[in-house]
Amino acid sequence: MDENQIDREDPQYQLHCIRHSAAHIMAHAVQDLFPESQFAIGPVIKDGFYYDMDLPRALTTEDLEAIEKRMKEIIKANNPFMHEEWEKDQARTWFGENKQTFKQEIIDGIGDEKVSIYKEGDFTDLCAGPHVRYTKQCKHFKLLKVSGAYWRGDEKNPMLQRIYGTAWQTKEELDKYLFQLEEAAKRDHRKLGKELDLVMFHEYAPGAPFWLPKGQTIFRILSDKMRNYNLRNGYVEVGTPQMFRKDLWQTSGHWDHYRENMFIFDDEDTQIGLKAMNCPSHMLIFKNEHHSYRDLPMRIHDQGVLHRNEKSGALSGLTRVRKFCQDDAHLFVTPEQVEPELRTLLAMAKNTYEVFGMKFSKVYLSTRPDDYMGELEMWNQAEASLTKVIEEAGLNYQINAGDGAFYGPKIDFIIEDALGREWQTATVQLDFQLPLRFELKYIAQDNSAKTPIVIHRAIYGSLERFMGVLIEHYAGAFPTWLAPVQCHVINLGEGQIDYATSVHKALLKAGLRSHLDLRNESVNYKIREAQLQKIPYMLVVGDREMEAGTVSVRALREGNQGSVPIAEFIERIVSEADVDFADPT
RNA sequence: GCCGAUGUAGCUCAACGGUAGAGCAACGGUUUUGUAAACCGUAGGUUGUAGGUUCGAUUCCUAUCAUCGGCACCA
Repeated sequence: MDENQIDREDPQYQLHCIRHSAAHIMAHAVQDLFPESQFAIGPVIKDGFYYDMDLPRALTTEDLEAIEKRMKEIIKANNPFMHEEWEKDQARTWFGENKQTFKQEIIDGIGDEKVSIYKEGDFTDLCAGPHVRYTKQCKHFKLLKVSGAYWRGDEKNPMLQRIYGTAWQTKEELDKYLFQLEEAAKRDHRKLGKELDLVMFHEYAPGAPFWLPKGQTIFRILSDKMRNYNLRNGYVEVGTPQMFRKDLWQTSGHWDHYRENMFIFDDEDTQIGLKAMNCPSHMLIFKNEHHSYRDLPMRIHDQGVLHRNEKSGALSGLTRVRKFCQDDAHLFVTPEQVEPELRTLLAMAKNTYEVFGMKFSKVYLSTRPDDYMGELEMWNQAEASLTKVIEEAGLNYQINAGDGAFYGPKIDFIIEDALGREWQTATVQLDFQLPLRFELKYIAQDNSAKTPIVIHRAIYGSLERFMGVLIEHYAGAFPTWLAPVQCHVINLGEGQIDYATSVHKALLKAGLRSHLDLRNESVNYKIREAQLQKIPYMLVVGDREMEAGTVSVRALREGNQGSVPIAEFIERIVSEADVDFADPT
């Protein structure tokens, strides 16, 4: 960081210094408690910091407390942070004498003749800075968790222990952050999915959700909405096989590139792979008949079930599963059609997420990797097209240089879960390779056979993952159009059983998702349960309502709304549930 | 897959080297209720699974499965 250009008054800069310094203080405390520790790296991250280190034994929760305690002592001592410049050799020797082999490795990778050193008390670290002036400025911190992390992020390297912490300028900010963590945990889709009877898991099928009636209702609505959205925008829908002989996966390239993540089993004298993606099937469908340029773009939609053999440690609720469906589609296009199709796709994605009130936390444009396949010219043109449409769409994006698939560049849309973890949902990928591998052709205007370009795209992405982020987005309180149960009809007592039943039937007949609660319980009890289940509407019926042909409406958030005629309520809720994605212009 | 933690009734949790306990839910009864929990009672568990140590294991040890927090992976 250029010392002359930074604004030391900038709160972001100060926070950065506090967190970076807190990481040093933590390492200092660990050094005091475990003198034989070796330190690796300790950067600032979102909301805090971590430090990776090699310790004589695994840390426990008690250790974390002891480290925190020692940190407080260091902070109380108010040591200054001293900056020094050392010759590389000098630094190498010093860190060698102190058995800091990771630091030596880092020094070896530094190009300059001198290296930057920060000292705080008797803790000396190789570090570019910047830091606060005194340890007392790092008072408001908390250590959060310990985990394993590979040295230099490579699983071939030894695993170090990583301690995560958070640090803030004031106690209020720290408390607020910790409170937010607790609140976020309440929105966790794994907790809500269970509490609201949406989904269950069983150890007999790790990573494979069981959709319970309520969860399946939401799932079906999402699926239907997207199916209809696609169909009215020029797509066709197909259904494709669940498993294929290995020859198909060899042709598509998955046998070489993705086999590790597929479920494969023997069948007579060959092997069969459960499908992990739909693209190969769609290639076969395209190839099933001859195509003229007049047929293009051909847009094939498929919500088939996919299985991916994710590594055991990767599974996580609904957001990382082994069995899932995508709102998948493959577009077979001519080169001229790439841009307009991309433009339409971005509009469809935008219009879809708008309906849920969801925002992408990041949009990545992933460009040509080193081991790319195909012609450079095609790549350049594809990347230019993606850049053009992404900018036209006004999306705030970041370039992930070299992170594209080997077959083409892509745009990935990222949504954060309640705990701030990022998940890819929508994706748009250009593919020049699969059409070649499957020898796809269409007859161009000049009567020559040309290879189409394929666009892989999904808007929800995995419906399971989308459900997960959606549950957290709404904290389980789904809007009326998505709510698996839209209203509870609640009778006061035995006198209104028939009336309540007739109200419930009228609602069902109007296409609403109503639940009749005739249990011999108090109104308060039934209301409470409906509130906890986050049912949008509670319809209480007593003698007054029965005589007037009305229902007393209570809304989940707004509370008691007074009595309205049944027909009026139905009209209201039907119009409220009339929600759809806007078509691209 | 790697490092670490966790696993007790349907759910949320307690206990602990001496044959497991609560609240809610369930079931039975009383009550017939006006917008977030009526009252009484009953039943419910091979403490994830498999071994081992021990007179005795839910508790200690080992393995294994699942889940959780990270790392790595993520067409």
